[in-house]
Amino acid sequence: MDAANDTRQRIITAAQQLIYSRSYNEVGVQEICDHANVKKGSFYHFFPSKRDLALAVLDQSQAFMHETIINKSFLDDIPPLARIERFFTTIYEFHKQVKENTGRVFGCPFGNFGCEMSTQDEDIRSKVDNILSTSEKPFVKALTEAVERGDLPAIDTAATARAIFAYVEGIMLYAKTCNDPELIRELGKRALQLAIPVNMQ
Amino acid sequence: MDAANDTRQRIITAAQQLIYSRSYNEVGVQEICDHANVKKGSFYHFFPSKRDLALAVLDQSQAFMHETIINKSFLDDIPPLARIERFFTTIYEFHKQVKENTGRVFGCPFGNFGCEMSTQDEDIRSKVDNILSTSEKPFVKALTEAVERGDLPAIDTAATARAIFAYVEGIMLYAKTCNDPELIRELGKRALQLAIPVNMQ
DNA sequence: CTTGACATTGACCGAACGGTCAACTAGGGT
DNA sequence: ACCCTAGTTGACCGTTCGGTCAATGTCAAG
Repeated sequence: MDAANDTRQRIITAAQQLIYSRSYNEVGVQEICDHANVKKGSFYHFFPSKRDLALAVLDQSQAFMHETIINKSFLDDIPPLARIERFFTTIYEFHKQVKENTGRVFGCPFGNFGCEMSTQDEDIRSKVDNILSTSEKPFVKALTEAVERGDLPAIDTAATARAIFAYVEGIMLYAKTCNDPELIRELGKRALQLAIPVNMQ
Repeated sequence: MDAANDTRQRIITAAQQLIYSRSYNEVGVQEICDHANVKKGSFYHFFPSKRDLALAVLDQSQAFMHETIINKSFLDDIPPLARIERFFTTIYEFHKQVKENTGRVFGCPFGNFGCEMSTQDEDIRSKVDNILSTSEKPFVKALTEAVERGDLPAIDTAATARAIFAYVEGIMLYAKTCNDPELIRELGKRALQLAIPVNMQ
């Protein structure tokens, strides 16, 4: 990695941390540059605007999430439904650790961005939208496999995956607002109930 | 309502609309004052700071939500579980209407505040936390009634209500990020599955 | 008619915002 | 030795930020 890429990378990483721990509008370009040890003039050599940085941050956060959480949770060493349960265990442990280190639960970086920016910046909105859709895919795969194995009856796996991931976002929002990672564990237990076909009323 | 209360009220209402449609940090005191036809000096006669206004806005939003959505949804003219379904119908129709008028889904005002501010302002965080807890109560009541009627087996109604309301928040976040109110209807259908006792694996 | 409490106004504050730019540096290719 | 490109720097832009304040207006109670 040459110096240029390193500078760019430092900016993205600093922004990722700062924006995640506060919010997009609470963090200024100057503060990001300070944390990255970069002068503001240099920042605008790599990014035409702050919002373009935001898009790059979203890309990096998505890559991070897939590498550290999704890929590991959805390894096929255990049955498909157990992988979904492992997903909740993984994010619980992640946020529990963060809370121990920082005293805070920061929620989901994509949910945070979506909440704050969806009505204000169409590019960011559609990027978050896209990340959410992509994140549903391993759930679709696990659910489809579960149906094939007979662990689940025939269901609409795409709609079910979306329901489960929406529930994930709600759990993360709750955990952030209550500043309590235990909610992830407690509420996560019920996620698979969203995969049961409706039979009430 | 005398002139003073009217001014204060106009500020709160203007702030409520502006912050809900954008975000707390995207809306300045000056813009709020312009919309309320109030001079900034007057603003600081009624509110010691912008964040105190935010707390007042949250109060007003909570009152609005209870009057227009929760109270009407949870009228006991229909069975308790049907009331929960009616809650989803009500918020679906509300946001569908807003989308028709404005082109946007704005999500849940409390979820939005919680996402943006929880890690930055403890007073706002705990107020949103409190509003969420309060909002769970009609769900607890309906679920308890459903258990008494035999519509549901004996379950932990408090934990179930929290799961359902977390799911509500996730649905609203999804609907906002996808800018699509139909998600509220589609995903809402599954909410009551969170009330079924786990029996898998 | 006076007083005092509250409401309103507009000018003003320093700081921070996102963003621009010309000058300068460094290093590889010819 | 030359140039060209990319990267870096710090001064600077106009605007807006949240917030302050002294002066003025309003009006009902005494």
